[in-house]
Amino acid sequence: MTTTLDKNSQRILVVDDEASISELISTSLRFVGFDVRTAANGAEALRVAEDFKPHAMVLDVMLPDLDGFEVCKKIRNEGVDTGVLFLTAKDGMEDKVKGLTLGGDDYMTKPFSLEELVARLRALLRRTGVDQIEIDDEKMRFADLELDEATHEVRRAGELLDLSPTEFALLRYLIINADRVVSKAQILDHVWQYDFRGDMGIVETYISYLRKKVDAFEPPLIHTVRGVGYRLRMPPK
Amino acid sequence: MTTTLDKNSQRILVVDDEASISELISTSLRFVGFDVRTAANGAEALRVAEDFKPHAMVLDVMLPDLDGFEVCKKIRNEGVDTGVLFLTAKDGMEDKVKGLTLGGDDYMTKPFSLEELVARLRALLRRTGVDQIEIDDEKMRFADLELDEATHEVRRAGELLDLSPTEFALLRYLIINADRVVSKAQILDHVWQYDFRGDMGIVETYISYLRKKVDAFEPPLIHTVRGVGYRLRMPPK
DNA sequence: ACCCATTCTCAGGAAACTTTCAGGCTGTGA
DNA sequence: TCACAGCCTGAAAGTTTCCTGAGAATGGGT
Repeated sequence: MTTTLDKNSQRILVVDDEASISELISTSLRFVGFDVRTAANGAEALRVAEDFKPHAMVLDVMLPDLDGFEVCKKIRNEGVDTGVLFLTAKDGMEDKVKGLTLGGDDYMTKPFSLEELVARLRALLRRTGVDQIEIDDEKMRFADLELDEATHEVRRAGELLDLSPTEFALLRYLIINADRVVSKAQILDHVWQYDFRGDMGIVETYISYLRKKVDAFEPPLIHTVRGVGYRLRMPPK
Repeated sequence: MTTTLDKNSQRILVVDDEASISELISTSLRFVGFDVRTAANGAEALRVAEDFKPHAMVLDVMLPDLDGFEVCKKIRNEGVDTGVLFLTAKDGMEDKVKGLTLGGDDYMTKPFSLEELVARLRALLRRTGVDQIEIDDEKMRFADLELDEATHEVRRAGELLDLSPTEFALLRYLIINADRVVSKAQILDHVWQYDFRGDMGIVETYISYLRKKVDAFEPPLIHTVRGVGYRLRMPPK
């Protein structure tokens, strides 16, 4: 495999032994513009990291050979300066992950939502400051909407909105895809945890919740595209 | 690994033979903006100090070759003017350390919390006044809250609050991160001793304690962001 | 040795949030 | 205009997260 380094996008190494998870993550990260490589175990991760020199890694702590911490340590000892987002099952392991919010690293418990993963990864890259030129602006905007990752505040026309975690994630997804139509299936895949087994009715419910808060103002920004999905946009005229 | 001297940040030499501790400390110090080198024993420390010329050192008193005091003495004899923060296990050694810690030096017993380490180190640098340009009064403020690092006094609206050490450290961490959401995991990593093995329930308990004291006044400043963490802020409106 | 402040665990209950569901509404195509 | 699929929304049930009081354990100070 030739290793062309994409100069324009950040390089992410995804390490997980479950192929389905690994694929889910890498597809998603590629889609949002990252340059992704994968590895299925610690040894492979070390090999790949050596010439891929990732800006960050998504690293399962439970690997068949080494554990995630070992991998992380070894890679850093090789001089690869990379932030790490650890993935951990939601059992007792959580405490083993301690000390990770120190250096800018972070962790998430499985199952997670892809939006959350991307948001955390971006925050991590911002913190570890790899190749960062832009002034870190943790705010997203659309029209008179403002969503702040750092404070978890959302405002419309300056007014503070009180959103639940899911509402927050959904709105973030809509803003990221502003002006584009996103299907309910897409929303479900990105905003909800990947093991969610319910139906898409719940998206409708949350769109409804969000409208009550976000579109309590004029003009309405959340629009239904019948038979297709939803779209965040400024209404014409 | 960078070999360039960062002209803008203070240089800290960390000397400890336990790799995990050394790593924990240096990660943490780098993250808050120090330029850090490490050494695993006395001889190495002397070598590194010679051309690194640290503004301060974090020095384990128990080293495989020389003890910390020897190292300290020799380095100063070489003409490197550096403050020292000694680390010591919690045995009987404490008094010995106390005696030997003259001038602006300081010491802490292991295990410690990383917030505490950073706070002590900053105070030390301030006292030994190396390259200090900024006039640092040792007070932090947020709204009508005032936290004095030097006297360990906390006031709200001028009233003196009586806080336990942990409450103090927690409040300091919240003030440092004023307005940003900090997760319970972050709090645990920064405020509690690095060997704490309990769960995050204790953070809830201490938030509760702190509220009883700090938020006995109006308006409340400590806010819960459900599913995310806590945030110190002035309530809107 | 005793007292007191402090730290930590635990569990019940309250509150917030998520999810399901069903009835009503709306736009579209026949 | 009707019928129907698609969508909206209120309500209720289910789940999670958080708060707080009580008590055990620890340790310093007198």
